[in-house]
Parts: sequence; structure tokens; C-alpha cells
Amino acid sequence: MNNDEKLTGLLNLDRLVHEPARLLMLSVLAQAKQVEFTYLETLSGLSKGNLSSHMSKLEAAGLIEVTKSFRGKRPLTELRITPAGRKALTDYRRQLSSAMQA
Amino acid sequence: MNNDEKLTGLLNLDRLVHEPARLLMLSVLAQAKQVEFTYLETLSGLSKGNLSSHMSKLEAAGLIEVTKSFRGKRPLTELRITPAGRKALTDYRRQLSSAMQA
DNA sequence: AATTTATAGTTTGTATAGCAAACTAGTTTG
DNA sequence: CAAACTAGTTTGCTATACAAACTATAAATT
Repeated sequence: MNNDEKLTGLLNLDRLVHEPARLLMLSVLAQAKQVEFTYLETLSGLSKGNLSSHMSKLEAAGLIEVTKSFRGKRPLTELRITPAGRKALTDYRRQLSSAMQA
Repeated sequence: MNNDEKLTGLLNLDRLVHEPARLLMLSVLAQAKQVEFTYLETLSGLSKGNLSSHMSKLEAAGLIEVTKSFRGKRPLTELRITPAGRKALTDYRRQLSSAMQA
């Protein structure tokens, strides 16, 4: 693969992963077994609505799993990365690194 | 800067540079003194309209310079990266690398 | 006990932007 | 001279990122 091909590869980046908010979410999820919605909210500073929307998209694409339960009497939403999500993140990183060093 | 801060830095990425088509354009421009519009068109496979639009945005932000002239009797549009553009690309890469290795 | 405030999200509305189709303007070719 | 090609730009559509408004429950305050 020559230099130009590495660069044009940028156009094939997975847009779902490329979005900064979702890239952050996946990166955090890749490092923990499980993460709470509210933790991500605090960490990222994103609005609940925005975070909820990104969460739904990642879930719909099968990159994360979401479980809703209760802690005491309060709703508790937890997120986990799936094998597909881990692969998507890895692939994304590989493509980007390749283009970066080009 | 701790791990979380590196990751949340993703949210501060320059969206102008982050867009794959423009990242490609800047990356190509960073490696050559000057590049023709038609060259980028062929290389990227982007439609003329799309390319023109991205070019205008990069120019408006001062990241590239565009000169229009004639080669023989045909219009010739050439693009060059500016110091500001080079800096924007460098900063973008640094931020992303930092988050990637986090 | 009733009202306010806080928690934990979801839904809705808006504004931006990426993309290609359609258009403009000039040039070459048959 | 008409058709086709070159080199871009403008326009219109669609998708999406974002926050404000909303829902629902629980805790705190008066």
C-alpha cells in the first residue's frame, strides 16, 4: 500500500467511531468492564440528551450493550463494549495510524 | 495530564480538520508545495462539488491558500497549505495521538 | 403532607454540514 | 456550428450533533 492509498483510506473511516463523543465513549468502555451512564456524563461533560443519543446509535450498531436496572430505587444504566465494538475501535485506530504516519 | 483528560481531549478536536475529506486534503497539501484541484479530485474520488465546498471552508479558515489562474486557456486552481494550516494539522495529530495511546 | 428540588434519563426541535446533482462558463473536437 | 469535454460553483436534500424541553421517580424542605 503506497502513501496515497494510506491517505485516501481516511475517506473509509467508520463515521460511527470517528465522531469524537462516540470515540471517547468507546475508548473509555474499552478500558473498563462496565461503565455507568452518569459516569460518562460527568467525565465527558456532554449533555444527557446528547449522550443518550450517541449511546443509542452505538447500541443500534451493536458496538455496545446497554443494561437498565435499579440501584436502590434509582434507575441505573450501564454500558459495555461488545466484541464488535472492540474490533471497530481497533480497526479505526489502525486505519488512522496508517494515515497519520503517511 | 491523566488518562481521562487525554480521552476527554477528543471532544476538543478541531472539527474543521477532523472531517476525513479535509484531513486528507491537508495531509496531501502538507507534503507538497502546491497541488491542483483536479489532482485532488482524481486522488480522492470526491465529487467536484464536495471538493470545492471543503476547499472553500479550509480557505475561509485560513488553513489553505487558493490561487486561480490559467494553464494555456484552461482554468487552473491550485491549493497550498498555510503556516496556520500546518499548525492546525500538527496540533490535531498531537491531540489525537495523545488520546489514542491513552 | 404538600411543594419544591434533585436524579436519571428520553424525546423533540433546530441549526449545521456533508454530499451529489444540476448549473455555469469556456474550450476542444467532429 | 453543434456536441462533448474541462474545470469548477451553486443549490437542494438528507443526516446528525447538540441542547432544551419533557417524563418519571425519589429525596428534601417547609
